[in-house]
Amino acid sequence: MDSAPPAPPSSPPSSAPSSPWLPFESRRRARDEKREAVLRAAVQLFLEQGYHRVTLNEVAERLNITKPALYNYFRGKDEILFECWSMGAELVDSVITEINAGGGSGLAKLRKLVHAYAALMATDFGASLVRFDLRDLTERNAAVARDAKKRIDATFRRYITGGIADGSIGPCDPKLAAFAIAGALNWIGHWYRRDGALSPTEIADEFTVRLTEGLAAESRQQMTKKTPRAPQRRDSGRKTPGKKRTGATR
Amino acid sequence: MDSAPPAPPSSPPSSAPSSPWLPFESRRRARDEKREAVLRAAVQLFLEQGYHRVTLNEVAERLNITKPALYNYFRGKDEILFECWSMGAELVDSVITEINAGGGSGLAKLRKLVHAYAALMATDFGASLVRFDLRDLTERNAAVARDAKKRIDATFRRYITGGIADGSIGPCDPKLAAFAIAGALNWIGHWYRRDGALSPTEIADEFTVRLTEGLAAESRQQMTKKTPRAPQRRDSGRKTPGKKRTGATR
DNA sequence: ACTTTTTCTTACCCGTGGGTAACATATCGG
DNA sequence: CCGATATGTTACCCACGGGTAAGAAAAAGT
Repeated sequence: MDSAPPAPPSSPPSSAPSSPWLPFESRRRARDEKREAVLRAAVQLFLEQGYHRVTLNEVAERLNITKPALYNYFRGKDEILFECWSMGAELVDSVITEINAGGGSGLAKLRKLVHAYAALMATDFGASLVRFDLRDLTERNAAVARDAKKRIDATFRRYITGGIADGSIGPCDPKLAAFAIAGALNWIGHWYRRDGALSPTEIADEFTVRLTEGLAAESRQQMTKKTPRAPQRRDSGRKTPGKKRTGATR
Repeated sequence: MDSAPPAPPSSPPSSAPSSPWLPFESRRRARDEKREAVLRAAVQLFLEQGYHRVTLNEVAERLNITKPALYNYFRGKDEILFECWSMGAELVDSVITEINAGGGSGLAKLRKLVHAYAALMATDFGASLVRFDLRDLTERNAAVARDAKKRIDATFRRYITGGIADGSIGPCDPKLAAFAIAGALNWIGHWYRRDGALSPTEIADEFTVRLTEGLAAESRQQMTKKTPRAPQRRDSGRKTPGKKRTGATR
């Protein structure tokens, strides 16, 4: 989209015959693009057929290259899996960051989170958060993933406890409420089909209502059509948001 | 668990010299018991480590036998997986049958189902319903499993539409409501730990409230402590209820 | 044009683990 | 005590797929 062209400082008028201006940045850029192409192909195959049934040959084939070429970008199959997972985690993180930046009651924040999270589960990288088995990762990477999961869960609970505190949410056990909500959301990643009858927006809208209506303190107003101004992330196949790369470790 | 290694099954009184009283039945019985012992060992390992990381040698070893012995009871690894899954499916089926037999409003039935299903997700065979990948099965068996899943989902929806019809449940989209509820329940199978802080009963009780409070038509009474007289299934490690065996097909 | 570096291919290795064959041992029926 | 059946063992096969080595081929740098 935007992806500003390399923007070489004080660009020379190209007339110069031998002028390697942009290779520095451009080179790294091309590499990252290929790397991400691998991830997109991989996540799709992994979701379609399951990690263990996908061979690196298949992944490579889909990219019109051969297996060993993949090893220029990743150290092994499990690292590809981890990076796919990480992409999803980064999406969630950025959603949370955005919600935290904004204001609102605990209930309002929770609704935003539910809405955005539901929509995320309908994307490849989002679904990879719940469809991949962390036991396929190295212990090191699995630990990173567990940590991220814990942070997400903590956020759900934080919004709920916050909501109870500020009176927007009625009394309940935050732990179990968070489990229930997160469970319903995560499950989307298992049943959602691109070619199904339900659009991500429909799902997100309905779930926002359904999963929080029971919690609202008293106000029995069905906010049925008050889509809670969700950030409406446009993530369709876009590049990773400018965040520090996590980097698989092993 | 028990896994009594020597396990001399129902020793015959031996006093009578030639008295084959039970061989006919007893023989088949011993076989079925061993078969089920295999399933118990397998489901545990599969849940612990994941299907693909469990070798048949490990399963056999845990039973103090060797791999080829397993082939006396099952035709292959995938059939063991399917039978584990089937055990869970049978448990759900018997729950549903029982609820259908009883009366009550749509909401009441739904609550019973939620309660029993939640408790089921905290058992090995129950969790196998949502933790195993149907793509590991033969196409034939996968079809059977998909069918069973569809029936379960249909039951959730039926109770909800029934509840809307009889007025016990407020207007809502049964499809999405069922997805939300089933999702929250299924997720239990992913996070529940035997050694965790939450007991199956606690979870079942709380989820019964949490997942249905939003649906109740009007009665805004927080039934906070009115545990809805759930059938209190005692399924802890019991044998499969006497139901027709499904039998893996391939 | 030349070297150097990056990228990708062909050809191979080899551990793993599901499955099988052949043989041993109970167990049972008689 | 003797076949027949069921149950289990030891020893093996071999397809599969992740990973590597060695060297083209293509860019990049000079």
